[in-house]
Amino acid sequence: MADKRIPVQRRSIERKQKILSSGFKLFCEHGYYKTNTIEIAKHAGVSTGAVYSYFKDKREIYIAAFDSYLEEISGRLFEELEQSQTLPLPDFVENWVTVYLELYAASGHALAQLRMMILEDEEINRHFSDLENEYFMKLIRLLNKNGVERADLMERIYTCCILIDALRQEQSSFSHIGLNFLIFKEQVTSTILQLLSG
Amino acid sequence: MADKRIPVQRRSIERKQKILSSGFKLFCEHGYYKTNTIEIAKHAGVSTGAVYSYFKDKREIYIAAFDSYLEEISGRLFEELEQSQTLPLPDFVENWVTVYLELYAASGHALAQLRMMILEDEEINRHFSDLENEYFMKLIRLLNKNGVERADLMERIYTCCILIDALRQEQSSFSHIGLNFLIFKEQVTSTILQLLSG
Amino acid sequence: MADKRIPVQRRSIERKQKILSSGFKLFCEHGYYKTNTIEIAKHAGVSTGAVYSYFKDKREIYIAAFDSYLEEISGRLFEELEQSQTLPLPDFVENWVTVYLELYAASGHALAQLRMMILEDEEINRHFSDLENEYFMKLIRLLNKNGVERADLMERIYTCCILIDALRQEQSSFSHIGLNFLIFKEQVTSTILQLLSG
Amino acid sequence: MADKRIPVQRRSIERKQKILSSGFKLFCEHGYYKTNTIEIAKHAGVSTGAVYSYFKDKREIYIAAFDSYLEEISGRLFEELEQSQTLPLPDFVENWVTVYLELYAASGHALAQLRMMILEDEEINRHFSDLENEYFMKLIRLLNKNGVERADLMERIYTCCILIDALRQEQSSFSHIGLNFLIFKEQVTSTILQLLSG
DNA sequence: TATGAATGAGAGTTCATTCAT
DNA sequence: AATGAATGAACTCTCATTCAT
Repeated sequence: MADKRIPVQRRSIERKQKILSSGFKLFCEHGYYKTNTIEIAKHAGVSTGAVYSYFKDKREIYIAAFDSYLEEISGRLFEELEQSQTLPLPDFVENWVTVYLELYAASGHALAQLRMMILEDEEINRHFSDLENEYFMKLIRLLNKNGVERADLMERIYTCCILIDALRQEQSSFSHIGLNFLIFKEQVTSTILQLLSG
Repeated sequence: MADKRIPVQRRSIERKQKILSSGFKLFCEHGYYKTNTIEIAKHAGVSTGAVYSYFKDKREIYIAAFDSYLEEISGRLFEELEQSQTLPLPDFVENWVTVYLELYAASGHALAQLRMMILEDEEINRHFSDLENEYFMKLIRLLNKNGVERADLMERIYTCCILIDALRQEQSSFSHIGLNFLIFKEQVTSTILQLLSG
Repeated sequence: MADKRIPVQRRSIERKQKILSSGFKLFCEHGYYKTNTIEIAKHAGVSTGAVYSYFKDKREIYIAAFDSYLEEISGRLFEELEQSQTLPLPDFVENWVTVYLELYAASGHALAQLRMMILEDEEINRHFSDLENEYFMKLIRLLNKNGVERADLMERIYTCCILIDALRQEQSSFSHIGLNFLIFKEQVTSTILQLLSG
Repeated sequence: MADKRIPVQRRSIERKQKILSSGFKLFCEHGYYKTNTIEIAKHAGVSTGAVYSYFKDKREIYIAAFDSYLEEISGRLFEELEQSQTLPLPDFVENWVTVYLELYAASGHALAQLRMMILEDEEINRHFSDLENEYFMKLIRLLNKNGVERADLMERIYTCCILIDALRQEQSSFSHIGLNFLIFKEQVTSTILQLLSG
């Protein structure tokens, strides 16, 4: 019914940001279902009512929080990648892996959480599928400029992304016993290089 | 008297199995939080009380359901793999990918769900981390027998598993627009082959 | 999703009845919006959960409570009226008014509440409009048997019902200063008689 | 300074009026409980704070809105009736019914809502009972001047009012299936005539 | 031993009212 | 004086778990 307030004042914007970051933090730590709106409000230092004046419902907080986070991080990633797009491919890949690991290090459980929510919730699925597609497209354009052009590039890039994120998970949260991170990283890097140049 | 005990026990085991399979099915379809115990009981054709006489709580149903499922499927996987352990590596890998895709096809969202639950719940984490480790160890032993022996085998196998499961997800639930499954499969297979033989 | 439990045991039926009568009482006393489900549960001596195992939502309690009340009362009214359907019209009318006043005396605010809810809620409207129509039809059939047959009988009966219910309101809840009930009753009775025989 | 106060006051009066008319409109359309103060403020083009500087609480808006509406409408009704007070009774009654229907047509659910609120809220009850009494008294005085004088006039007038309002409800919101409005109107008019002259 | 009705804490959400700006 | 963002109690409804039968 009522259109949600568009924050025009600084305080408002800050509060909305605080709700988003609190939501993001708690969703990552405890998951969507174990985080309740009162907690989010408390953590953001606002009332429950305030939360609902900025967001339609809990799901909207979730979407906005992850959207904003991914926007931010992938924005920074592409900034870096664009600067190194003319490097020789091995250096470009090295850089890609390194920057990705740095930037997404803080994601913690965020991406795994998101993957799960995408499976459970149609609306969230639609929203983030589009976002992911954009992400792939940008990567393709970037690699094209670097001289990498193949019919099956989409599939190759997808494989690369899977591997890089496996690396990130290993680094941050999900470390497997008996798995040496540096060796793993070395393997991932060289596999990516082969995929893109082989 | 004594001869009646066995049928009762058998019935009991069957019921427990039915609860597990019902739970697994519903958890996969709707996720842990959107599946309630009454539904599980109804689907299994038992009373809610019965469910709680076999399992301490909902989480225990979840753990046991996934445990039993993974046990079953990975058992079958290794049966197949052991039969093809003497094949030339390219055929072995081909077989591995094919059988994995077949067996885990029915998992649907199950494994993604599980990954999420592992992040949210300490107890679930402990349980399935051990299971996964066992799984890797068996694969190592198998590949050793096939003649693949390297210092960094653990990491290589891990990468292979990541890629195969990405393939499975692509096949069952998570298809990305513009991604050709057959090309992707081809790439995964040859990447694995390179990782193991290169 | 889940179909609501159909009470098969006596205790269940009694509880459902208790919830209905508690709901009816509280809805009449304080109105729909000032009555909350916790109050209804408490008054019925059950938990909030129990209320929702018998009824889908608060509105369903409201509909069922009023439905059951009107069923009961109008059932009794028509029993009486059928017994006096062969009396001379003046006696029949006299009887109608008297019995109606007796039976609906306890309605208190019930009917006024209902009228309001009908205006606010589409579903409640549909439900009770049908019920009211049946009521009119029964009255028409009854008067037909008594020899009252006219083209505009529907309208006349409607007018009669309005007047009788005004009388009931005056008697029970809504007494106006300076209005003599007996005189008012006398007038209503003779007006009805004229409408039906004039 | 002093000459500015009057425009300010005028603006203030206009705003209060706007709040009242907005409140009335929304209360009629959605009912008291489904209308919120923010909506009223928005519709009136003022801030929520402003609403609370003119009225103590939501209930007071309700009372004032209906008070003002009824004042206005009944004022107009009596103006018309006074002009026709010397007509022969049949014409006077005809006029009464016609004018009432015209004037109160816009009430929609308003009066039914009000009746409900009177039952639920002691303060609203007190306020409008007095108003209604005044209304009856005026009608009595008017009919006295027309030559209608009887001991039981109060009761007769009350009956007339009930019938006329039933007619209005039928016309505006509450139409019953199978009920012909023109026939119903004819009956009401002639019944009123009989009540007042018979 | 098995049942499933019952529990009640806790979830998401709304909105009359206030008060810092 | 005027604003409208903020409050937080209160609402409806759910569901993991228990326990009388």
